[in-house]
Amino acid sequence: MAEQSTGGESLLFLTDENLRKGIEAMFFAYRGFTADPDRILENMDYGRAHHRAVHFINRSPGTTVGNLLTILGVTKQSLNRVLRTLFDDGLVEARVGKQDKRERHLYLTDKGHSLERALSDAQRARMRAAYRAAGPSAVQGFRTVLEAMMDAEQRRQYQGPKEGST
Amino acid sequence: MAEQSTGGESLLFLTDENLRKGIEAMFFAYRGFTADPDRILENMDYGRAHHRAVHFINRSPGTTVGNLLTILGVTKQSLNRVLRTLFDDGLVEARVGKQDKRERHLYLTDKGHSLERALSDAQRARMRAAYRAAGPSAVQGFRTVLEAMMDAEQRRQYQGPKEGST
DNA sequence: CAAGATACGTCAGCCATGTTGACATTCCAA
DNA sequence: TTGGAATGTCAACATGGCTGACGTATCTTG
Repeated sequence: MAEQSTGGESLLFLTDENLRKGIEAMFFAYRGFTADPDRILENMDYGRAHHRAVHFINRSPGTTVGNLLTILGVTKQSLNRVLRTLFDDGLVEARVGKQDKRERHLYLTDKGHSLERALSDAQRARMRAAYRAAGPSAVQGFRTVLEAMMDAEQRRQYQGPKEGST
Repeated sequence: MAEQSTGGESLLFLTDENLRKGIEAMFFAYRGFTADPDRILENMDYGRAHHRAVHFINRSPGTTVGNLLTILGVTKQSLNRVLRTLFDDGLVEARVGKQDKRERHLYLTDKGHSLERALSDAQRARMRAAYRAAGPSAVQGFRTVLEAMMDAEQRRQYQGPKEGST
């Protein structure tokens, strides 16, 4: 992953000033990153928490409540509040596990898929524009730095459910 | 900025799968990004909002309340709650403007500087580790993509108080 | 089989941080 | 002198975190 080959080992990119810029870039970019889905959600009774739940259920259909808790890093009470509204509104469906009947496997309904689509279309549009403007090698660097910035556990979650998808 | 020179115009980096990975990378990385300062803050009576205020006052000493409102993108009521506790605890000082006496210019006190130091040391440490692991060209790409992901107004704020620092 | 552990749901309450709306003060500028 | 700008503040509310406590299936293990 790490492509440490500056040759002259110029570490100028590690100055406090550069780090500060990176920090602020994360702050402002994250705002942009969430702005479009937020705009969609604010008309409905949902928030960012619902977006996250829907996103990860879509990514890993049939995932359990416990898995989702691990990925999202919130308490079950907090997640439950969100899931309950998604059940009630018919966006998410919970099926009792076949092997372990204690588990609830979560799936998006058609209605859930259409919300997910709307949200991720908006978010992907911005991401795509940024990628296109920056170009492939910048995107590569972007991903590399972000991965290095995650906690180890988060990095594992990040690899996703399917592995060999290249 | 944009270094679109793939030659063969291979747009494979714009697949939905790649965009999804970028989206999740932002999500997980942002968690890591805020984790260390959050740990420091949770012992005190402060939260992320205080961190942001202190950060930007430190970056632009003497900035006004109005400036801060623009940068942070929250309501004055929300910001005021935060600023009041920072005043009361002697971390931030407000001086009445000399030219325009309606304005309050904000400065960190010594105590404020020491909190800012603690928070930004923690955050910079993670950023530095990520930068170092990723290498200079990845960092370049990281910054390029993040800048492209911001809203235009945010991008202006991001340039910071000093201009010619390249 | 009995007992403990696990997965999940839920009630109740607290906290941080965002929001609107309304109103007061001070001061600049036309 | 008057309108608007910059700021502070009170009140009320929403979202989405949190802890603690408790209940209920269900699985697992002695």
